[in-house]
Amino acid sequence: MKAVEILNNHKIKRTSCREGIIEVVMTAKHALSENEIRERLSGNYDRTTFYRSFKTLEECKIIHKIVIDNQLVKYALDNTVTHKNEHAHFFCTKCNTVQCLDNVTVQKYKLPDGYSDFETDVLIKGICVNCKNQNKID
Amino acid sequence: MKAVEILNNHKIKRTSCREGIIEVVMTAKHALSENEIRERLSGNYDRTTFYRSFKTLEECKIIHKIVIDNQLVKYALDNTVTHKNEHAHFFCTKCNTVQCLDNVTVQKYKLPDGYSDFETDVLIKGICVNCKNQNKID
DNA sequence: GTACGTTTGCAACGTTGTTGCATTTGAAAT
DNA sequence: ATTTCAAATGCAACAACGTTGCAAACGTAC
Repeated sequence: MKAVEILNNHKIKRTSCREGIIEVVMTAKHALSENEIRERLSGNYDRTTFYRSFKTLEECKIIHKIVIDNQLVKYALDNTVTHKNEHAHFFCTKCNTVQCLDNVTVQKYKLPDGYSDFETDVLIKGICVNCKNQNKID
Repeated sequence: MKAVEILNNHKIKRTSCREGIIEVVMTAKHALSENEIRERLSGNYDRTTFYRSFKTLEECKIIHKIVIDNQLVKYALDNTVTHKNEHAHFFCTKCNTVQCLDNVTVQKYKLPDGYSDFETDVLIKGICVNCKNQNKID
């Protein structure tokens, strides 16, 4: 699937900013922050445009946002083919990367009487396999 | 347990700001934001002092921080007597309140090979029982 | 190519959180 | 009670993130 097709499928205008963001996020191994995405883009876009593009793409469910604690915001592709609808996120506190754990099923938590839920965010913090192996070398 | 005792137990100085924050958070039914805590305090403290107090109290594990998506930060008492170590949080998207779900056990998620974890944050978004009942009246 | 609505860039602004430094305060020793 | 000193506070300045209004530029359909 190409970025242009995705935009067309969602019936939103094909602009270079949106197209670029999708391409970067699509090829990324990890979720990327605003700045990480900007660095990988050829075009130079205003921060406002960036935020508005993220917002649009999120509303169309083309990408999704992951927030770690505070102030660390990452974006990943929201593809129901590769990602399950409800998946957990893994945050490596050593290399600061975020990954979608597609093979981890989020349990349905039992809520108090009368409570209803429509979304469960799970963020697991730890050390990823890359950082673990780096330790051995040091 | 009184706020002063808690401070003494953790061997940090008893200041009116810290004491006030603990008292407010201790008696609150929900987790409270910075502004909500300030409103309930008699003294008027500088924002810097506030942030530094939160930081200290968090480091001492007297309170803990819950972040929703972005920009919505709430604090709750970190009491191992009333709260389990790892508990889920419930965020009502209607009244914007956050509650610690002490009776909800967080499952141990199975991670990919080589990954290790030390913390799992679970945030369940939905409608709380109060807002559900309000709906019926409308 | 024209026309229209959407998107962009810019400027300004608001909120959140941090840092450095001088002043004040808490608590322990005298 | 007074002295003492590290710790906490208040203030000013700053940085990062995100939003809003508006004029200019752009995408798309005719």
